Amino acid sequence: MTAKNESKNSDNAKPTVKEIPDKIVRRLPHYYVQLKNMLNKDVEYVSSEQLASIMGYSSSLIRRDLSHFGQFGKKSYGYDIHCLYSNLHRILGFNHEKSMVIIGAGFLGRALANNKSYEERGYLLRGIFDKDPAIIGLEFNNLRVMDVERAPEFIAENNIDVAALAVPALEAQKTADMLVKAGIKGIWDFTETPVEVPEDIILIEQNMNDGLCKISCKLVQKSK
Amino acid sequence: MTAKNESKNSDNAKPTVKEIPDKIVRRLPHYYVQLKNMLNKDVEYVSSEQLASIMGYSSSLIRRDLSHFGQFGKKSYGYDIHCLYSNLHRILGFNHEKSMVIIGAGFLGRALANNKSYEERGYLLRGIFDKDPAIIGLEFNNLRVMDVERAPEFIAENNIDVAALAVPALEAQKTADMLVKAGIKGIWDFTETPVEVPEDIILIEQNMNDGLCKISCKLVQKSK
DNA sequence: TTTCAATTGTACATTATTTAACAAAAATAA
DNA sequence: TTATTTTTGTTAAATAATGTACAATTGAAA
Repeated sequence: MTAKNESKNSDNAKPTVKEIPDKIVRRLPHYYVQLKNMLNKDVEYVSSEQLASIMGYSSSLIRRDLSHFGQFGKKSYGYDIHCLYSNLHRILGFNHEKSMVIIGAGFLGRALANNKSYEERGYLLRGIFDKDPAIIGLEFNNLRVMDVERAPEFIAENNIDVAALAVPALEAQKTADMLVKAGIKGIWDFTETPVEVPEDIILIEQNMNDGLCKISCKLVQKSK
Repeated sequence: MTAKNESKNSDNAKPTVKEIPDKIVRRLPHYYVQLKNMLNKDVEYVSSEQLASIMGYSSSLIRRDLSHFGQFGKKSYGYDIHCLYSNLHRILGFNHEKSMVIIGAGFLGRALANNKSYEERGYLLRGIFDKDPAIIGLEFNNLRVMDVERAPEFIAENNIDVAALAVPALEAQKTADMLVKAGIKGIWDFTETPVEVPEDIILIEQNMNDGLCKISCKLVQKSK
């Protein structure tokens, strides 16, 4: 019953703004990282063919992906690395400031708190919460862990955009409900259980066990 | 240059064993978890329609996915929950014992060490490694952190199947090379940088920043 | 200036994935 | 027993994603 990536777009006044296909969205960060690595090199342009050989996508897929957002390329030269990079920055929304909290300050929550990539991507880590009195008050990345009881108020008052959900599976749905009620816009879900949210909430499932399953499944296939 | 999911299968002597499409592999763990939740309830059968309404996939997709592996269903009843569950268990390879090590005992590595799902999925956590003398010797989940220098020997001698890679980005490629050389079969990669491995090595990218990017991108799209 | 080479952006073809539709089987009700 | 209902497994249709091919454009070389 979960809403898939529809939006019909017909009741939307704005003329274009065609929704970006999920498949493309998933590749954009890869282009972004690759371009970023190239920024420091002393080349100015890169062709789709060069990107292809580095990244393992076909050159035409790359051209097509990029053409989705306009015409960035320069014929017979390729793409201006700086230009493409900053466009991806914009398309990915990194120029918009977004606020985030982490719910659950176990090892995973702490690992998230130490993530160095937030700033570059426009995220501002505003708070960390836990329910365990032994953890509340500890400090990670200069943020003192707060009682999760205070989270709803904090989220609402500070207009927090995104919550990283790093609580035990049993708390997952309850906590997600709390977040939604508090007005969160997106949930970055690390729990290992399916979570339901209203369809206007952005839910990114970061379930790690899926990866574990995939490896297992592929190992078996290879051993056959 | 990375190998995508090809295998041609033509030079493979074995007759059938058609490779499972990636799209299906990704859904299998979801079926598995859902079925597992149903095991304890007092119903014996579940129809594709019921699964569909719970899981958000269409019923025909579910039937088709499952039919890929044979005919599990019972007409006019649906699927025997126990039977389907244990078949998924087998298809996902959970009945094969797999050994694993964790490379990097920062917060993320420690979170992985505490993962409770390994056993159920047939993984046996055999070792944790780090390069930091201040961390070597600490104990997580009853395993003492070893010096990463000892990893190659340990992996080769114990015939380790899978390594969870939880080291800083700068160490990623070097560590992956070491793992491959030591004879690892699969890498569960949590680093935030692209890693290259020979195409016969199973590489599962668990890059978390991709999720962060996706949320950002979708937030922007919605705000338009 | 003209030709040649490089490389984009896009139309068309192909392949992959999903949905829709339904015949066949099995249970239940009449 | 016969009709009705349910629900699978599968075929065909629809949709989506990717690859191929190439005209158009631009820069560089002749």
